[in-house]
Formats: sequence, structure tokens, C-alpha cells
Amino acid sequence: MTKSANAPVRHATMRERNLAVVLEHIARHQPVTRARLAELTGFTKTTVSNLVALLESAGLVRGGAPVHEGERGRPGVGVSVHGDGAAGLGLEVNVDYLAACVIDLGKQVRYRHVVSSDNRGREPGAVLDALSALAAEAVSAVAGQGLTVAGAAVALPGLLDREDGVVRHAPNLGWTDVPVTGAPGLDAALPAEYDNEANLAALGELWFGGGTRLGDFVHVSGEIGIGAGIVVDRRVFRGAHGFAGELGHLVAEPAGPPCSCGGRGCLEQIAGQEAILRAAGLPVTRPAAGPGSPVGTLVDRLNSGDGPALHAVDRAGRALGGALASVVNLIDPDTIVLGGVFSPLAEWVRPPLQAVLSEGSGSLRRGVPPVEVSGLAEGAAVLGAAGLVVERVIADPALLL
Amino acid sequence: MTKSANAPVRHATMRERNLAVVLEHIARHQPVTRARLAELTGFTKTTVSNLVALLESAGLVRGGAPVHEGERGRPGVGVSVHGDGAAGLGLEVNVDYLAACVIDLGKQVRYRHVVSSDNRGREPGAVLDALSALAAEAVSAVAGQGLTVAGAAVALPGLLDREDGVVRHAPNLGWTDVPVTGAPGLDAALPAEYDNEANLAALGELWFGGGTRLGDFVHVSGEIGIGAGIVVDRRVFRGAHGFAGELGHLVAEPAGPPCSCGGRGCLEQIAGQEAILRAAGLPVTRPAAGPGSPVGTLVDRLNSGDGPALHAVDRAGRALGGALASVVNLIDPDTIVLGGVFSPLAEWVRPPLQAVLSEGSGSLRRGVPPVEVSGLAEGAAVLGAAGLVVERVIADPALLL
DNA sequence: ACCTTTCGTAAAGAGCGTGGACTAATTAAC
DNA sequence: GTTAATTAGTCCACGCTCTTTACGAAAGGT
Repeated sequence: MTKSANAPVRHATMRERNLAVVLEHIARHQPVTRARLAELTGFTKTTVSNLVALLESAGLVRGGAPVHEGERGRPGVGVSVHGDGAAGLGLEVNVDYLAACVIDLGKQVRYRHVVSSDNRGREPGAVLDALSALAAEAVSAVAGQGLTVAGAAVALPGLLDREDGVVRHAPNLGWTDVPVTGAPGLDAALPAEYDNEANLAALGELWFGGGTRLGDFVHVSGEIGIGAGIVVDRRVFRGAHGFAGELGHLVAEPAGPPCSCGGRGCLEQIAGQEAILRAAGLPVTRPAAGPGSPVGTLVDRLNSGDGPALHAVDRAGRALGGALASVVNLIDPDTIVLGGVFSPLAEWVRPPLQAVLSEGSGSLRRGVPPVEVSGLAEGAAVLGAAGLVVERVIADPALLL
Repeated sequence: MTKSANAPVRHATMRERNLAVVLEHIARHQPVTRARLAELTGFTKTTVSNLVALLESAGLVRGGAPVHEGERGRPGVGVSVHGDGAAGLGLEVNVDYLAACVIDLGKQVRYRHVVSSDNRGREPGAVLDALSALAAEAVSAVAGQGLTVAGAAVALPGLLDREDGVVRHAPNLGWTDVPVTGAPGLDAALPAEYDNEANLAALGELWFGGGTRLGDFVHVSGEIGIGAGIVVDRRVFRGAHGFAGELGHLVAEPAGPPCSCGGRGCLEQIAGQEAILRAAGLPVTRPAAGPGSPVGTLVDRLNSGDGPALHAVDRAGRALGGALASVVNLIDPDTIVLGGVFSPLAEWVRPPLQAVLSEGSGSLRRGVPPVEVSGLAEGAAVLGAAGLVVERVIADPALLL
């Protein structure tokens, strides 16, 4: 499972950790002098110099222009993350599109590409091949900018077993027990990692959205199904098998419609995108996003005060509020973030949601956590995937010599 | 919050960690030779010898009788945790009793004392004074055995803010916003830590019950209210404010009876001890445990096939199963452990519980986590509290020079 | 008895952060 | 315009901790 924290510490371990400490501070404070790094980290100036020299020779950081901080004294040289060195590739498979995204070590987006394609029921191998092609394209495109992709992370809309590298169940793709590791163009060329779309979207929110201000948060990412990414101490909480945060199958209405999971009245059947559209009397077709998409139409109807639409969204909001009350009681986050479909629908979903949410659990704690709306919407998962790769490099720069 | 993992590593840090590594292995493999420790940890024999010498001089471990492991060769000396050195004191405040318990570094119970007292509505200061007296008694009692109490942990039946050291809400004690740190006899004499009864009961289960075999687990500890302790990677998951695992206020029956928390149909109102007793037509009085207690009577009635009793417990089991389905979807544990009142009632509670549980979430994953029954029942929280102190010492032996 | 195996320790060596002194580059003051 | 003050970064000796190699100690096998 995770590293057992029971590992002996040697000199090499010490170096690795300290390189990471320095690199993290450089990344967070961007152009920063060695002297200031010494203050920030508590190291001596000597040690900082040594560590920075190593990072520099690994191509991870770069000394730039002089920085004058105080009034008097010699100016220091600003050390920054090397923007044109290593980079992270994020990939996403979703029901109606494939996406790729490359960010540099400074978390700047350097490349982005989305191709729409109907992956519902398509042969998994074909989808993965298309994804590999997209990845190869991204790698060569950013190579022109001087970037070297250090690794990839892939967001998938389903439950997956990260140890075996198998997608257990992706209902909207129609995948069951599909092995994903060892895809030719990916693992062969790049170290790739696979994770749930909801988890990566939450990380996207952490790194490119609300940031650390959110504290420990739960990011609700409804696309087709409803999932949640749980971020605790700036890391994703995955549970014992990586299935944590399956919000979509909490029971919202015990007497509600049956669900593919075998239960009845699952949240997904009431607040899922398709369920809302259906209840609003709208067709459930592609394209799923953008103007002219079902969600866009739904928003139009809501704006014009359409009764069935308003009712559908209100019902979804109340159901989601109930599920989030459970989340608050069990996970106790600082913040709740609404992403995915709920982001454009927030104006209508949030009031009933908050009413139900605060009804249940408010009096025991100091009130209910604030419910925020993500500004990232669809792009969150790819961003999070790319960010994950970069974050891995920053957390263990020793891997790159 | 927690240690930011962003701390520089120096030589001293290295030593501290490595002392802990060696001590943990000694504790886990009890009489173990230096040579075997070298294999287990990956250190050289020299380093092990040095570290063991330090631990020995701190009084934490002791070299004992020769141990002959292989067929040939010089026998090694078995190093064990020093049973008569440092010890941990666990304390518990509950509605109808106060308890104290001391365990030594080898996790052997060396002292145990429970005094029944009706703390419901009693002045918090008086309760804490009584607890301090109990603690002082325990400390002097084990001093006679050569034990030195290194710290204390206190289990409290309510939500508490661990940063401020304030009990926010303990409905069954009638406490609201009661400061607990700085209690004269405790913090003055001993470093004390305070935590939720449910969390400590889960740790008790981890260290004195099912152990690591359980993996990541959720321990349901119903006494008066219903709480759950969530153990992930051998540590308690507390959430952002320490309120995680508040199982009792998940909504079990949306149209159910109102709850003191402001909601309706909370699990506690259906599967809480008092709710079950009331539904079974039994009085809700002290003493809460032992023969002649309401629960004992309930078990008798269940054994004799009493209708209302069976119905009450069946309903509780179904409600608990529904709540645990939410837990499984959100937390994804390896195992679920039934403790507290549910331990003696398991025979009747478990079948309906498992029926409801597996109905909801089984098909998405590889089945539902096994539901086990704790063998510790009431004592779990005090044991966990005492264990926590010992565990702290083992995790950072450098604190004791 | 003697060889083999295994345990524990001792002495020398290597890696890495520390501490203090030293050089470099800038501003403030006279 | 020179000098003092201040801050940045480097150099070198040192100390701490793990490793390597070597050696003596205590058993069993022959």
C-alpha cells in the first residue's frame, strides 16, 4: 500500500527529502534567493547552496535575475523552477472526449488538446490507442518548446484497481475489468499512472482552482455519474481499495428508481446529469458540453423559469444536500466544492442543497462547511492529472538524478 | 494541523526516526536479536547495536536471555521492550462510569480500575476532578510495580476540538463548550491528550483486538450515541476538525423521529442504545452494562424470542446497514467492526445489517467488506487511550532522551 | 580438539549538514 | 568620492551518523 513510514533513514534518504524541501519552497515562492531559502527552510546557507546546485544540475531549477529584497546589501540571485525543463502530461478519457494537457514545473499550462469522440461502448483497446496517439502528439508538440515530459497520469471515469492497473467498472464507458497498464504508447514510453477522474479533478481544484485556501475539501465532480474526490492534507484520500468518495451511490431516496449498482434511489439516479436532463424533459444526447449541449439548453430553460427544469434541479439539489450531509458527518471537510455539471447549475442547485445540508448536521459542529463552486468545470481532471505528475517530481526530485 | 512533511532532515532527525524504526521492530517481534533486527530493518549490525544501546540507556528496552535461532553459531541476546519502564495511562469519562487503565510498553495491561458514577448532568469540573484523582491513584499504584507513566490520554463521549482542548458537544454528559485541557491533576503532572471515545475505541480494536489483520477499518462504537472510529494506515482519520466518523447522525429514516441535532430520523434515534431499549419496551436505566443491565435484559429477551425486542433490533440492524453502506461508499474500508452495544447484540443485528449493506454497494466493488464483531466491547476506549500513549513513545522514543 | 557458522563489537571510512570566516556586491553616510 | 554598513553567497574544518571491513566470542558438527 503506501510507504510504511517505517523505513530506515540514511544519508541518501536525508538528501532526497531535503532536495524536495528546497524544491517545494522554490516552487512556492518562485524567484527566491538562496538566503531567503535558508530562512524559509531552516537550513544553513551552505546547505541551501549545495542543494540548489544539485537541483540546477538536474535541470529542475534555474538561477535568474538579481533580486533585491532589503534596502541595503548585496542582491541575491533569484532561483526559479526551470519552466522549460521537465513537464507533466495529463490525459483524460471521458464519455465523449479525450483530452491531453501538459504543464511545466511552474504549473503553467503549456499545451492543451481536446478531441471529441464517442467512447461509449467503444472497444477499450481502440480508446487507449487513440489516447496514446494523443499523448505522443502532446509530447512532441511540447518538445518544440524545450519541454521534456517526465511522466503521465490518466483520468478515467470509473472505479479502478490501482494496484493491478485494471478498470473494474466504468459504467458510462461500458468497461468492466479492463486492464489499462501496459498500454503500448504509454507505459512503454512514459511512466504512467491511472486514477479516477473524480480524484484528479479534486487535485485540479487544489492546484489550479481554490488552492490550499480550501483546506481539507470534498470536490463533487458530476459528469455523467457522480463522484467525489476527497482531499486531506493536500493528498487524495482513496480508501483501502481506491473506491472512496463514491458519492453517486449513496441512497438519496430509499423508494427511488433502481440503479445499475443493485440499489434503489442512488443519488446518481436523481442528481446525475442524465437524470436531471430526463426529469427536465430534455434529450440526453451529445455534445455534452458547450452551447447547444443539453446542459446549455437546461441552463437556458432555468433562466427562462421553465417549471420541469426548475423542479428537476431543485430535486437534485436536495438529494445532493442529503448526500453531502453524510459526507460532512463522516469525512468532516473544511470545504465542499461543486464541480462538473454542478458548476454551471450552481445558481439553482446550491440553495436547496444548502438548506438540506445545514438542516442535518449544523448544530453539532460550528455550522456546516461552506459550499463553493469550482471555476474549472470540465477541465479539472486533466489539469489535476498533469499536476499530479509535476507534484511527484517536486516531491521527489532525486528520481531525476 | 499535522506535521507538514516539509521539514528539513538533519542528522538528529535521522537518529530519531531510526530509533523509532528499531524500537517498533523490537516491540513487534519481542525477544529479538540484534542480528535479526539488522535483517528486519536493513541496517548494519553496527548501527543496530548503537541504536539498541541508546534505547537501552533510555530504559526502553532490555537485553534478556540468549536466543538460539539457527542450528549452528553463537546465540544472540534477545532484546525486548522493557516492561517495567515507561507506561501509558488511559482514562475514560463515560455517562455512567469513569475508568483508568495502565499498559506497559509491551502493551500488557498492568492496572485497571473502573468506578461507576452517574456523570449525566454532573458538573464538568467535578467529573474532571474525580478523573484526576483516578489518574493519580493509577500512577501511584503502578509506581509500585516499577512503572513510570509517561503520559495520559482521555476518552470523552462527545465531539471535541482538539486544538483548543474544548469539548464542543457531549449530549449525553450534557456538556457544551467545556474546556478540558489544563485540568489540575492531569496536564500539570502528566502530558495529557484528549480524544473522542469512538476514535480511541477504534485504536483499542487495532492494538488489542483484531489488529492489523483488519487493514483499514471502521469501528462502530455504539454506547449511548453512535460513533465510528476510522482507522486508515494504522492511524485515526479525524477529518479537518476532528469530527469525522459521526455515524450517529446519518439519516436512516428520513421520516423518522426528530433528533437533538436538528435533523430527523438520525441513525442514533433508531439504532442507539436507548432507542433500541425503548422500542423493545425496556426501561432505559443504569447500570448500563453487566448482568441485570438493560442490555443484558434485552439479550435475554432476544434469546427467548420476544417479539418487540426482535423487531427493535432488526430495525436497528437495517438502519445501521444503510448507514454503513454510506460509509463503504465514502470511506471504502477493508473491514467493518461492530463494537460497543452492537457487540453483544451482534447475533441479531448482523443479519439484517449485512442484508441491507450488501444490497447497496456490492456489485460495484468486489463485494462488501466483511463485518466483524469486536471482542473488546466496553473496554475498548480506555485500552485505546492507554495504547495511544505507548504508541507515541514508540513512534518517537527520542522524547525520552 | 578443530573447523564452521553466527553474533556482536571495534576501528576506519564516507556522506551530509553545521558553523565561522571570507569574499562579493550593493546602499547609506560623510 | 570614499568609507562604513549590510546582505548574499562560498570555502573549509568539523561533527554526527550510517557503512565497510575486520576481529574476537560462543555455539554446533566432525
